[in-house]
Formats: sequence, structure tokens, C-alpha cells
Amino acid sequence: MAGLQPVKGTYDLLPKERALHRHVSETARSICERYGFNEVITPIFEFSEVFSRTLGETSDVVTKEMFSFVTKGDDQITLRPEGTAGICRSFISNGLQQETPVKHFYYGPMFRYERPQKGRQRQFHQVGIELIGVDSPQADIEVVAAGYHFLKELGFADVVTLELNSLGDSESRNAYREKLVAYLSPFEDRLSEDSKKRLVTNPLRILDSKDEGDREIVKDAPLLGECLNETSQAFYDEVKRGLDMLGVPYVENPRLVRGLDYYCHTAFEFTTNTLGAQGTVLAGGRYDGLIKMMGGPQVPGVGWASGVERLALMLGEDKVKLPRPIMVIPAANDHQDEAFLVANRLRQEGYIVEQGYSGNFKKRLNKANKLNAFVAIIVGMSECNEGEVMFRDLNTGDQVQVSVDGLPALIERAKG
RNA sequence: GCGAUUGUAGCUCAGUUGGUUAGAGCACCGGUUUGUGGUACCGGGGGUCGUGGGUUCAAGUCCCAUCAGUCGCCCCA
Repeated sequence: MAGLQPVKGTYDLLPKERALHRHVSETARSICERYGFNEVITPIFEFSEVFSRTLGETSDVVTKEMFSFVTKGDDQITLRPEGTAGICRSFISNGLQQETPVKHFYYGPMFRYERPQKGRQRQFHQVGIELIGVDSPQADIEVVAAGYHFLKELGFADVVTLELNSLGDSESRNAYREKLVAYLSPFEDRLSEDSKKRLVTNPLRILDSKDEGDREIVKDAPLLGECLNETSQAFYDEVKRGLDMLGVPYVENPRLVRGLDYYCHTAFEFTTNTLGAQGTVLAGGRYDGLIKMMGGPQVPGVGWASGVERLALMLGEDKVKLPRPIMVIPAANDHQDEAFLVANRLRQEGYIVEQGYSGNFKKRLNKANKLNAFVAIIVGMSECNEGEVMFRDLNTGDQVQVSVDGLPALIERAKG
């Protein structure tokens, strides 16, 4: 036990920051619902194969970032590093091919064993959507549009760039892979250590290497676009036409490659330069072979995931305010019970009500300010009749006597 | 896994070439004559100076190690 501190890369979300996160995830949920995606929750851990088989045995996520453990029953378990694999497992487990198209929205914690830094922690949160069972570009267009709409709703339309590419179908990708390896092999000695390995395991990933030397070599490499067969090219063109039609701005990035193995055709990434080293804020693509690869039926899918922490960082702390309460204050300590009853009554009516727990009148009003209360209700003033209380608007300082029954009307007016 | 940088109160920090019982602001709690707020004044709690060694008559200050945070590389949301 490493003392009273959170485990590396984890942290506590206190009310203020949690409100910010909730704003992000609720915005996502509400926008995605407009596109017909409804929320599901899948377990935060799965059998390890769910991830290791699907994400690619050589991917970084699988080789060094999985949080795994063995249960008492000798099951190999992994805390989910991303959402898609679990959704697809759930699709198969629940026999949802009967109900396609399936449109799921999700929100929840993800886990990756990485060095924490700005916009990156070991337990973080993602929102995401998956559209399963539609093989036409309509699905890709709708999914990307929903992502754009979500970011726009948060106010990021101008600080975010949609980068788009097509990885083509497997025929196109295999053809390209050969061509790329043929081009790169003569330069093998000059490639970075990582890229030398990638030449064998996953040459496409060399394309977006940030190593200076690699970039120099890759600059003149053949592009994936040149190898797209007719179907793949037509698919890509249709996606672009749809985005143009809906007014979703994008730039093509022929070197964009997704880190996970299951993607094909559409690959996209919304990036920003406002977050330091972590530029990607929402990313996804099409994964037609994934469900079959997991042992399910041949059903296509497309989706994205977005990092809640990163978006919350972009929003800034003061963007979301906690709700303002009503403060009920006893004029003197022997009116404590009466005050409690008034508070109780207002809570039944649906209002957010706080009580000061100690201190004299003055202290409690002070407390009301600290809680950002907009109304104080003072119980037990000598000038009040039976069943009456003092209503004080804390914005204006105006104060009137009123029956308890008359409170809601005054509260509504004070809300402004 | 690698690199850079930081570590004194809940938070932001001060602490002089090593020298008594380690300070400030903010925050928190209480008070300033019976019952009216964001101010002002008074008082209070809270720190084994990240941890462990070492040098020294003397270490928050110097040396070593270790742990943790932050940022970056790799990779990703």
C-alpha cells in the first residue's frame, strides 16, 4: 500500500469537476440520442481475449497498456482499454443480429497502463457510439456527423479539425501493404528502432511516426489512396460527398492510420492543438471484420470514442456551475426543528435546500453566500405569525413575510 | 520503458552565505453584548519541511538514494 494517495494515474473527481464531466457526457448523450443512439452499459472488465484478439496482438494497447489480472477461478481478466470490443462482445452475447441496425451510446471509465501526463491518465472516461449492421456509407456519414455535432455543441467547432482517410477494404489494404513494404525495405537501416519492428508487424503505422528520420523517408512513400480498389474508392467518395452535403468540414490526411487493427475503410480523428501533446479528442472508424473475428456473424460496424477528460480540460474549470440552493435558517436555535420542517417541505416540492448546521444567524447567512444560495428563508422571527416565515432574496436583499404555502411562488420569481 | 522538472499548512508560496520554539496570504472554525449576508477587527486548529540515509557542533537549506507529482518521448481518447 503506497500510503494515502490515489494509485498512479487515477484521481478523484470532486463535485465541481464532476459537474464539468457530466456536462460533457450529458451533451454527448443528448446529441447522440437525436441520431438514434441509446445508452448501454457493458462491464468494465472482460475476458482478456476480448481485447487481445481484436485490438491486434502487436498493438501498443495490447502489448504494454492492458490492466490485467487473474481471478480466483483462474480467469484471465482485463480492465477495458476501450469501448468497442466490449460492445461487440455484447452484440454477440445478446444475439443482437436479430435487431440490426443496432445503435449504442456508451459512457464510462477505461483503463490503460501508461505514463500519466496532460490529458492522459490510467483511468479515464470515454463517451462513444457504435452503429452496427449497416454496410453503406450512410452509416459512416451519420456517425461522423454526430461526432461533429457533439463537439460543436460544446463550442469546439472552431478549435477542432476533422482529419479523414480511407483504409480501404482488406484487398486494397493488402495491396498497399505490399507496396509500402517494398518501398520501405531499402531504407530499413535508416528507420527508427520502433519502425524497424513495425515493418514486420504493422507497416502502416510507420506512416504516422513522429520520428524525424522516419518522416523524411515516409514523405515520398506511396499513399494508401493510390491502392484503393474501385469499391473502396467509391465508398470513400460517397462518405466525403455526404459530409460535404451536411456541412461537416474535414481535411483529408492520407497518412492517417488508426492504432487498432480492426479498422477498415473510413478512419477519422478530430484533433486540436490546445491540449499540448495529446491532440486527439474524438476518433473512430469502420470495423467490418471485427464481430466476425470475435466469433460472431459477419456484421459491419462503425463508431467513435471521445475522451471526456480532454474535452473537460478544453472547456475549463469555470464553465459549469453547480446548482444554486435555497438556504433555510432558524432565527434562533430553538427554531431548528421548524426550519428543518420547512426545508423538508420545499424538498418535497422539488427544490434544492440547504441548512446551516451551526453558528449564529450571521454565520449562517455567510454560509448561504458561500453555497451561492439565491434565497434565504428565515424561520421563527418574532414578527412572523403562525405559519409564516421571512423570505429573503439574496440577490437583491429584499425581504418579505410570507406564509409557507406562498413560498414556491416567490422562489420561482427569485430564480429570474 | 526513456527523458526533463518539481516536492515546506487543505491551496498558492516565503524561508537570506547551513544557526534558537518553521512563516505569510487564502481557506476552515470561533468571537466582536440577545435576530440579518459577500466587507472590517480579534482569536484558534492544522506541518515528523515527500521518505530514508549521510556530511556537520548545527540541515527546510549541502550530498546520495528512494518515492510521488508535473510535462514530454513512444502510443493513444
